[in-house]
Formats: sequence, structure tokens, C-alpha cells
Amino acid sequence: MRLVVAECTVTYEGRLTARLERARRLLMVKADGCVAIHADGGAYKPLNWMNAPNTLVETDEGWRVSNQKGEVLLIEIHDVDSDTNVELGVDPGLQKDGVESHLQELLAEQPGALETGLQLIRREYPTDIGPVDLLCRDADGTTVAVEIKRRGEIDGVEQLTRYLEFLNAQPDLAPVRGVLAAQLIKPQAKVLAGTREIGCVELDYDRLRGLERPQQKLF
Amino acid sequence: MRLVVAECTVTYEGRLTARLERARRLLMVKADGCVAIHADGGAYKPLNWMNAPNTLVETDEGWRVSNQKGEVLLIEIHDVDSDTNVELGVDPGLQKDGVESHLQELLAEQPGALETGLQLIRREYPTDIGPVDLLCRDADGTTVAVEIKRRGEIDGVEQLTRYLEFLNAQPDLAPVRGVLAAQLIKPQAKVLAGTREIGCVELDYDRLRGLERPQQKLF
DNA sequence: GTGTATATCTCGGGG
DNA sequence: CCCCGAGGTATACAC
Repeated sequence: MRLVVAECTVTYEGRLTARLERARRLLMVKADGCVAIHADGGAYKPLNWMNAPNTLVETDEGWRVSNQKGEVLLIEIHDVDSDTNVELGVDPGLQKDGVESHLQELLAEQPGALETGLQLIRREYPTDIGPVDLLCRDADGTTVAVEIKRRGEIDGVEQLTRYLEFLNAQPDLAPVRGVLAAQLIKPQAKVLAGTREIGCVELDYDRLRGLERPQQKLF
Repeated sequence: MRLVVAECTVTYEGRLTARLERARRLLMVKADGCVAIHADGGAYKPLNWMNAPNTLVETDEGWRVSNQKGEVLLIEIHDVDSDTNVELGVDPGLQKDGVESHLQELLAEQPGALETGLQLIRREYPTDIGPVDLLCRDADGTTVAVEIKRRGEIDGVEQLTRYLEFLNAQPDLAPVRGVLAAQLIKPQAKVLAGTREIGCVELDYDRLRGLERPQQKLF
């Protein structure tokens, strides 16, 4: 990783046009080739950047970074304060837990946690307009489409509504009802779901994890 | 801005649980207090971070960064390679052009560019479910709700559909029809718009800018 | 590659 | 403060 502290003026032309007036900033070039221009604030996001893959051309005046899509980042460098290289090596990477995919795994194993008697037909059930998180059959034999979110909001209800329209157009599945499952469902989403006769289930993530490994509960 | 290169092991507990195994990384602390942990790849995004405002406590073992929401970033520091401070000062900031707000300004001034005879009633017309970009009246006196996007996709059609449902429930406005305006409208969005009788208009941004300042065209 | 959905999204505006 | 919508969103994943 190369770190340069310099007085610079920057222009970006691409998906929009943007300009940074002259100031002292940190330029970061990572091993993958991406370039980021950081100021001393504004959270972790750089003021301006160019992702890899790109081409960096260095001249006396500064850097010209461009890519195949026609985007150009011009960094005019007036004065260099420092220019250092840091060897970091390959990173083992971030391990995450608690995201939607894990919720989906847990519920695929335990559909009964959503509703007594619910049984899984298929996870990621494919349709022409995208995959349905879980397709299930309830105790009465009715098909149920389940949409899983970390937070249940209006767009989740919209998404499930599109799936239900599509699934109900298939005579072998119809009638299909919908259930929105999330750790937290916002009031607006509950209201919208109610007007469309979509069920709402709020989940306890830690409890689901416990259900997944019941033997752990015995000790 | 403080830049530390160090061998570290990191855990984050908050909106999710995440862990970074031991490796050499760049730790960045900006003047606003935000902390970012960068590897030598993965675009400009850090592997892990904590935004301001937060509290950083430094001990012999490493850093403990926490905030009021109960999120905690623990950085165990095994070995410090370098630890430097860089003075950058306040940044004049990024100036942008070409985004949706500018399209909205241009169309608010030139509703006729969308459709002959169209007149603006109000920009950012407020409803209980969010503001309608442009509310207009057409040559026949019918109310028209306009949703403006840089790129017209399915979610833009959904958003406009919600507004139309809401507006058509108001007797003083109904009937209201919808128009989706964007620089580029994707085929799927056009199809969905068609099934809901929503109009689609593709815009030429440069031409709109020209219309805004017609005197520039004379020279 | 396109299409679809997610994200510790981030960021800003308005009530 | 939350809610809502935009983003050069970026990123992953399926088709």
C-alpha cells in the first residue's frame, strides 16, 4: 500500500462531474490498484476514488487514473509532504455473523419457528422476477412464500407482493399467501403488509440459534 | 489524521458480530474521531470501522472503540510498525454536478420538456408516504405525478405506484396518472410501468441544460 | 454480462 | 430523533 500526503487539486469525470479544490490530503493506493483520496473527516469514505481495475499514469503534474468505462480521476499534485510504501501482505478477511443469509439458513432448518406445522418446500425458490427466500406449505396444505429480512421495511413488503402476484398466477401453486419475517418489523411495513394480507413474524435471532443446536441447551 | 501500521486482531460487536484474524493492517484515525482498519485491497472500503462519535481507549493490549449505541470495536495490537500523525487541515469539500437533484431542478423549470403543455403544481409535493418529485397538470387539466431518477429501474416504478395509490385516494386530486422520467430506463422497468399505465420519458441531460440557458445556444 | 437483493450500507434532508 | 430517499452506491450471487 502506498500512502502519499500532498497538496492536491482533483477532478473526477464519469458517472458525475466532481471537483476538489486545492488542499492537503492523503492519497491511498492499495495493492489491488484502487485509489482513494482522504480528508481528515467525513467518516471512512474517501472524498473521491477510483476502484480497480484502472490505469494510473504518473507525470510531473500529478496522477491520471482512468478505467475502461471512460471514467477519469485527475489528481494535480502541487506539493508532496510524504510518500511511503507499506507492506501488508494478503489479509485473511472479515468473518461475519448475524446477517440475513444466516437467518435464512436457520429458518430453512426450522420453518416451524415461523408458524406451527410449516414445512419447507424449497429455499431460494426461483421465479422469473427473482428468488423467493423460502417456499413452504402450511398445516392446511396451503403454499406460503416467506421473505426474510434483518429489518422489515416497506421495500420488503413490495418485494414479497411482487412474488405473490407471480406465484398466484401459477395454477399449480395458487393460492399462495405471504409471510414477512425479520428481527424487527417497522410499523409502516406492518401497516402495508396488513392491507395486503401478508403476515408478519418478528424473530429472536439468539433463540433461533439455540433451537438450531438443541443439544447445547441440555448442558 | 493518525496512521498506524500494526499487526492486529479485531472484533466488532454491534449491528453484527465480525472478526479479523491476526494480520498486518493500516489503522486510520481521522480528526473527527472515526476509526478505520484497512487491508491492502477490497476497494476503498475498510475491513472494519467505527464512525464518530465514539470513545477510543488505548491500553497496552490495543484499542477499545465504543459508541453510545453499544457497538464495540476491539483492536488487539500485537506489534506496531509505524505510528504517525499527519496534519491535513479542514477540507473545502467535494463539489458535485449531474445528480438527480439537478435533473429535478431542470425539469421543475421546464416541465414542458417531459410532455407538451405540462405545468408544474409543486416540486417535492408532500404526502404521508414521502414527497412526490413533481406534481403537475397536463394540457387536459389532469394531475400528473412525476418520479425522477438518474436510472429508471423497477424500484422507481414501485415508488411511483405507491404515490399514485395514495394520490388517487384523495378526491380533490384524482384521477392522477404517473410519469417516470430518467436519463435511461431499463427494459424491465418499462414493462412494469406499462402494466400499470405509467408513462416513461427518457431525458437528455445535456439538452435539458441547454434548454435552461437558451442564450448559450445562440453563440 | 445482466438482473436482483443486500449492506455495520453512508449520507443528507425534512418533519 | 426517526423516516425517507439517493448513491460515482459497492458487493455478492444466480441465471
